[in-house]
Amino acid sequence: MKQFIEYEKQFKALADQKRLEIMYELCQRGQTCVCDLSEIFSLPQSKLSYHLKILLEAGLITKETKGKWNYYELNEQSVNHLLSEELCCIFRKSSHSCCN
Amino acid sequence: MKQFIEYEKQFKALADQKRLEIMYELCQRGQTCVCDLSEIFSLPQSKLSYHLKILLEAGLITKETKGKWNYYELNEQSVNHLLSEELCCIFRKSSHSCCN
DNA sequence: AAGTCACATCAAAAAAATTTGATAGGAAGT
DNA sequence: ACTTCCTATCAAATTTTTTTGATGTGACTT
Repeated sequence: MKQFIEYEKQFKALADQKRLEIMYELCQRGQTCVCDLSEIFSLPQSKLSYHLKILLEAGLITKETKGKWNYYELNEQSVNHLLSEELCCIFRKSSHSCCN
Repeated sequence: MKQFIEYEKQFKALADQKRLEIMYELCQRGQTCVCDLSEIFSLPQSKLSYHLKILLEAGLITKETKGKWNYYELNEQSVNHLLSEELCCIFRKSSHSCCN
């Protein structure tokens, strides 16, 4: 199954506590620049950058450059495609009732 | 976040093509014994056993021993808790409309 | 009770992912 | 043009995961 390769990549990206925490923060804060994430997690910069790249390449987040800053944001569409509504409070931005 | 540790484990279990294929087969066939899976995937026995263990420990499948045989089955509850309805055709057994 | 079958477990080797510290590049300020 | 800031990338070291082949275990058969 070809499609499993893509899912494998996405689940791999989610298969790490730090990256789950990053997803959570991005979900809570919306678009966030690397410098803020760096403060929140007090991770070495290259490490954070590495994890963001994994998430980005899995299509779970998006990146936007504004001047010197890079902003990352959840890719709602792919997250919602992948994860259950029950997880919406955590990684999904949505208006489902389970979030209230 | 403590709960992320559990999610990490589950996503880790899903983060492998072979294991996704196993999940898919279990979803299609319902309760299945290791010997059948072994034929289907033509994997070395110990390798299959290893992957089944990962899925089992993540709570994504369940195991039942009957005489000499071990049968594995999807754990619908945890799969449904984790994954979207859109994935139901693949890994979720459900009656959602998207499955038709 | 000896043999076989179905499967789990183990330890060592191999492969893949992560961490670390250093370097690099592009935008903005001086 | 030079410096600083923000972040990506790189290579080497470390850690984790996976593979492999061998061995162990419990249930059934003879």
